[in-house]
Amino acid sequence: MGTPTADRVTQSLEALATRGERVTAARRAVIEVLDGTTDHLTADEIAVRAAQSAPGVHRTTVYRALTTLGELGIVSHTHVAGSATIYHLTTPGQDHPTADHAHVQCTSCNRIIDIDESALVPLERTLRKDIGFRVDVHHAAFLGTCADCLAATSD
Amino acid sequence: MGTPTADRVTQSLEALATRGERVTAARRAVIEVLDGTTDHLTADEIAVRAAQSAPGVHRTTVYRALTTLGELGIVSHTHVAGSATIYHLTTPGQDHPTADHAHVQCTSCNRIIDIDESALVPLERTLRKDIGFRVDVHHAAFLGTCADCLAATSD
DNA sequence: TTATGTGCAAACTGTTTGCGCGAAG
DNA sequence: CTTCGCGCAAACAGTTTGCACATAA
Repeated sequence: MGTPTADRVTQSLEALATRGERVTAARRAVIEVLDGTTDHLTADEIAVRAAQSAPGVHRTTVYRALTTLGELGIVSHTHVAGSATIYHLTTPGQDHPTADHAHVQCTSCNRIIDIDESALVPLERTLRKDIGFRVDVHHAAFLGTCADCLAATSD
Repeated sequence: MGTPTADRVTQSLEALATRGERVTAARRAVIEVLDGTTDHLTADEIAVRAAQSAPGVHRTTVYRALTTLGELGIVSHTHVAGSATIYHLTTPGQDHPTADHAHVQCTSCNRIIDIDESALVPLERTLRKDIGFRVDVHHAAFLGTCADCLAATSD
């Protein structure tokens, strides 16, 4: 916490430029927002925060920026059942936009918890072997009940 | 395939009555639709089919019926990333509304494939042990790429 | 300059809600 | 008869799209 991460932003912007995409205030703002948080942000939340550094950015623009950044592998997203998609910056420098963690969501308190990708290796392996299906393990949140809510329920 | 399943419907209706819920034409129609298909149906598709046996049933009513039936454990649903929730009848007679299979969805062709729940046991075990999280494995579809689309891509 | 993003409004999908009427029990 | 479910319209959230204007390159 205190480690400067400005170059992550710079790298992302350079990646944009390299691919012939324009570096705009809106895109910069979106990247800065994503860089500056550990939370899982929805497009709407990103729009609100981005509007602080780049007044006037619209939700629409944020969606379009996220789409573009997603296509370039700079950003990746996770579908969350029953609510908005969450977005995060992929660590630049890796070839694949593969995040290093997956998400589980508590259907009781709606909290989203990061889990280590390694927990999913057996699932990946089984599905690939059984039906040739390649699971994209960070692309949707797994649902269930978190420890806290389990405890609360059993009371 | 040819096995009469009328009693599955009857059982569901009886379950309704037993719990003090009213047995209405709309609810009957929804149950019949779910009983009469092997497909994964969305609320909208259920509404369309239900309207054939019970003219005038509205989407709204179908949603409410599905909610009620879900609370009673007669129906369960699976969230599908980026599109509508799919519903299916849980086999009556079991205590838990736990379905016997989970779903994976191909992000390329959007096909939904049933997978055996056993593939998910290691994941369940790991998460329970590591963070005390109980995964509800049939409550959200896992995303990825199916064998066909993988083959098509690598061509 | 000129293609590409942006802002805005509006459409669209999936789902929920408020309300008075109608039917199940 | 009385409560509960229904139909309808309308609201709602999340996301996408069409179009004219602004701007990065």
